[in-house]
Parts: sequence; C-alpha cells; structure tokens
Amino acid sequence: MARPARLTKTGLAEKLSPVFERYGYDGASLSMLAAATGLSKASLYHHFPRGKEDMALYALAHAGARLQKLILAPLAGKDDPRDRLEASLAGTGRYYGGDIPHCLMNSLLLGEGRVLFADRIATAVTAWRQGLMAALSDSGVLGAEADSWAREMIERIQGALVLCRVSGTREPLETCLDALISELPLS
Amino acid sequence: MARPARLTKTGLAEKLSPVFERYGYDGASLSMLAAATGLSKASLYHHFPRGKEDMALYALAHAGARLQKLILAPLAGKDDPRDRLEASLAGTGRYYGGDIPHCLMNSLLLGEGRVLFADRIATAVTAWRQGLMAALSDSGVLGAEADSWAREMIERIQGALVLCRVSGTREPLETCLDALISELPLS
DNA sequence: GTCTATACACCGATAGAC
DNA sequence: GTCTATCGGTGTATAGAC
Repeated sequence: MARPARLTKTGLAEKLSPVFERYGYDGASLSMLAAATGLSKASLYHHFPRGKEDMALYALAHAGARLQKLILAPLAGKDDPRDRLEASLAGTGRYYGGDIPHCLMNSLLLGEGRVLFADRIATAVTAWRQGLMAALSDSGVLGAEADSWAREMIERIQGALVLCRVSGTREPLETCLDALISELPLS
Repeated sequence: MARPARLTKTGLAEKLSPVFERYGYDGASLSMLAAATGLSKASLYHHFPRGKEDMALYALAHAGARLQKLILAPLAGKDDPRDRLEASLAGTGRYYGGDIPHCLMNSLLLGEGRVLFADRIATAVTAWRQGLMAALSDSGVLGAEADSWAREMIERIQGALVLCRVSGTREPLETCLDALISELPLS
C-alpha cells in the first residue's frame, strides 16, 4: 500500500472530530483543537486555511467516510437482507464508539454549526435512511412500511445517543441496537 | 391572583431559554442573552449574580416546570390510562413548540454544560420515564414491558427532535407523536 | 511545515453613576 | 434596577522567523 505522509488530513480530522463532537462548533476553540492535534494554532491554519469551518468540514468528511464504511456498505451487499441489517447495526455500534458515544452530526447542528452544515448533514442522513430502506425492501417489507421502519431506526438510534449523554454511559445505545435487531420486521 | 412584578425570574427565563436551546451553553453569549431579554449585560448580572450558569439554571427550572405541567401532570390523573397517555403526548407536542423544535436539556448536554447540568437533566428524564411507566402499568401493561415502552417513547421523541434539526421542520416530531399514539400497547 | 509573537474583536464579569 | 464604561482574558486569525 502507498506510504502515507506522516500527517494526513484524514489523520488530523480523526483528532479534531472528538473535540467537535463533545463541544459543538461554537464550543470547540482553536486552543482545544490545537491541543488535540499536538500542533500550534498557526500550524492548524497551514492545513486548514479557512480556519475552524474548514476543520469542521474535514471532520464531517471523515465522519461521512466512516458512516459509509461501517453502516452503509454492510447494507448494500447481496447477502440475506437480515444479515445485512444486523451487520449494519453492529457497525453502528462501532461507529458510535467510546464510553460516552457522541454523534458529530448532532453536535454540529447547534448554533452557528447548523447554519453552516445542515445541508451536508441532511444529505448523510438521507443516504442512511435510503440504505436501510433498500435492505428492508429487499427482505420483502412493503414500501411504506420499509420507509417508516428506516425512519424509526435512525430516530431511535439518535434518541439513544441523547440518552447516553444524559446517563454518561453507552448502555442506552447498546440496548437500543439489541432491541432493533430483535424487532426487525423480517420473516 | 397576585400581581407579579413586571420582570419576574420566570419571565426572564422564558426569554433566555430559546438562546440556550439554539446555541447550547458554550455557544450562548452574554451579548445574545442580553439582547434576548432587552436588558444590558450588567442588568442581567443584577438578576443572576452568578452569571451565565445562573441563567442556564433558571432556564432549566423553567423547562422543568413546563415538563411538569404539559407532559407529567396529564400522566398522573385517574382517567383512562390511554387518555392520559394521549394527553401527555399532545402536551409533548406543545412543550416542543416552534418551527424547529429544540430540547433545552439536549442542548445543555454539550461541552461545559454537560459537566454543570447532567445530574439535573438526568433527574428530569427519570421523572418523565417513571411517569410514562406508571400510566402504562395502570393500563395493564406488565412491568418489564412498561419499562421498555417508556424508554422507547422518550428515545423516539428525542431522536425525532434531532431529525427536526436536520430537516429544519417540525415534521419528524409530529410524525413520531402520531406513530406513538397509534402504537401504544394498550388493549 | 512548524513555531513564537502578535492583532484586534469579543468574551464573561465588575465598577459605579443615576 | 438600569445603564455606560471598562477590566482582564480568550477568541479567531495573521505575520514572519526558522
């Protein structure tokens, strides 16, 4: 495989994301972001000339790539639809890692971040929903029911993530994912 | 009824809440909060001597009172449990008002706000969950099922609120509340 | 590509007049 | 109880040496 530069944008985005996840766009300061990367504020501007907005965009791009890999790709195969849905939900548990899982797209929806990133986030959520719908349809669930199930799955996962922040644990998410698997409307 | 002072703490909390809801604790600046109340920053400190933290606490107290009135009180009557649950869900729709509904307790769970307010928020969520459980139990739903239904209802409502911020509309919340009413596990 | 030093606006908070 | 004026600190962002 190609040897990557020691400091890739992807590598930086990986370190920036947790700050945006925990503090939101307004709450994430350049001092925090610099500390998280191990660079100075000035060096961050070398990599992200347009400043904090650029950094959040790269964090979002990184989140989108992980969404694709861990959640959407498993949905798209040609295996048994039940296996695909279960694999995607398992991937969802890995996507939302950490002792207190956070959703970057949720955190960026407050304050100034909503103005800047709502379109991009809506696109990602739509892709997620359509991926779920497709797998549900493949399993024989009728169109309208597949639609409402896909919506409900994302709704419950996002709600569980809120409850994780309330309780300070991963437990609501794990319980939710288990419940979703057992309630899948499949034959 | 007693004549209230022209500027009550409750009246101020009502004006402060939308700012904390939309921007979170870190993102809400004193300039915004002053503008929202029509007071100067110095006057805000007269009413809330400990500054922004005090203001957020009063906003939380105001939210707690509204939760009690619109969501919890309807659950606690002696009417038919189905009527109580439906009344509470209708109250939930009013509690989360506005063109893009926001949840103060959710918004305060980011950044510094989580450190300061997580305990208080967890207490409110627990009360909500127990109120739902009690009404479900009264309707004959078994303990374990009442517990998981109460959890799922809050989870879905919170998730729907996230999707409202994604789409910029009330529609996910309204759809969720309608679905919950029609799916209530009652006789 | 990294850094130190710095610019200037805004932050939360306070002093003190009215 | 409200205000203007101001404090010290931090915010984002830039200049320029190495």
